[in-house]
Amino acid sequence: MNVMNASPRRKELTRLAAQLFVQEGFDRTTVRMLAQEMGIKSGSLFHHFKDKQEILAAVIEEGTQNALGIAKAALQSCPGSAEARLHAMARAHLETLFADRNAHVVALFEWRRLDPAASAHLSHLRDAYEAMWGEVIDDALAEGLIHGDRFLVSRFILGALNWTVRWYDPNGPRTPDDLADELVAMILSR
Amino acid sequence: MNVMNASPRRKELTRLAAQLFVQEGFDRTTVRMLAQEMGIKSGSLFHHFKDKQEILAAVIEEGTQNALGIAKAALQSCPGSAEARLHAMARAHLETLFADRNAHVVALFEWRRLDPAASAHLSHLRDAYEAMWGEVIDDALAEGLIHGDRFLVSRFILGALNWTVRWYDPNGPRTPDDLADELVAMILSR
DNA sequence: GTCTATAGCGGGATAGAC
DNA sequence: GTCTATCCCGCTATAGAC
Repeated sequence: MNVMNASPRRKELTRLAAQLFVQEGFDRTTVRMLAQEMGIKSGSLFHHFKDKQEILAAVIEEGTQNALGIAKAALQSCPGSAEARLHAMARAHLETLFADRNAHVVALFEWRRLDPAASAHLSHLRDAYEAMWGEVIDDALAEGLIHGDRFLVSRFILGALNWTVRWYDPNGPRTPDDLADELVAMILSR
Repeated sequence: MNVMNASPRRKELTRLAAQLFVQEGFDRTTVRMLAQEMGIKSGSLFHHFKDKQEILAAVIEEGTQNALGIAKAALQSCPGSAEARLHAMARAHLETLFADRNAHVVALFEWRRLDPAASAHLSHLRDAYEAMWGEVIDDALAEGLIHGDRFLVSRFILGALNWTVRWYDPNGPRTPDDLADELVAMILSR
């Protein structure tokens, strides 16, 4: 069962689960579908995960951790300008949604399906990610690049980014980076 | 069964269904839960609706129609200024999400659960609503109030508004109108 | 670590009386 | 228009062999 481990096998299964959860939604994804995608029978799944909930928790943990890691990397390889950091965060966010793919989408859209215990256990991760955004936005406000309420600006920006999952076509003419840049341009004071 | 009717009874049941769909999500809402909320037994439900899908379609149709109606009313009782119309649309949108309540939220968040036939039948309604937004945004762009790509600006604004469902607390200090005004302020060119 | 087999439950939907 | 009763199905999860 390996409750708290991160064996390569479990990692791989988590990746496949994320894909199905995005396509079908958590509730409509059955353990039989998951097993088939993984090339095993449904009974075997429960050797790796205690129950379906634990699969969701694993996906969401990975998705949030990825987002955190990619955002940190983006900020480090980034000049000091607050405007550049804003761009970097927006690009990183969309990168986790459309390139790294799936797990972060599940974290954002299926969070409510977590049971209270898992939600409590993972909320510090989500909070850490949002805190990074908070800092970047604070700096941008302080420099007068954008204006408005710290909290609301954060929510609106993340909302605009998250909702791209519902309409953006990665095979269309625009890249995720185009989207990120356009969003930042839209809110910059001129 | 009354497939295409809008009897007061059916209207009332649709309203109750919308509430449960928002609280639990469509997939996790059972016909037994719906029936209990309506004060009848689950078997009786199918006298009013052919199946569970039809309940969803009824909720989404009502939610989109409401949004359309409220937005139209907001624009009509509104001076010609593009900025005022932008405010009016944002306020109207949040009003349907948090005051009128529930049905429009379902339309936005459970659209993918519609079967293809229902989706095709209802998409013209959604398109009409989005077209209203498109016009108001075109005017704002033409007047130089905001800047950016017509399509992307629309998507970003609606995304920011829609995502409020996930974090906004109507019992907190801010009113929906506060949110609408802050969002518009955030994107206005200064 | 995977299999087969199946328990046990709860879901959507139907039939026919009232 | 609502009830009771129930069918049938598919779901999650378990048990034990290999």
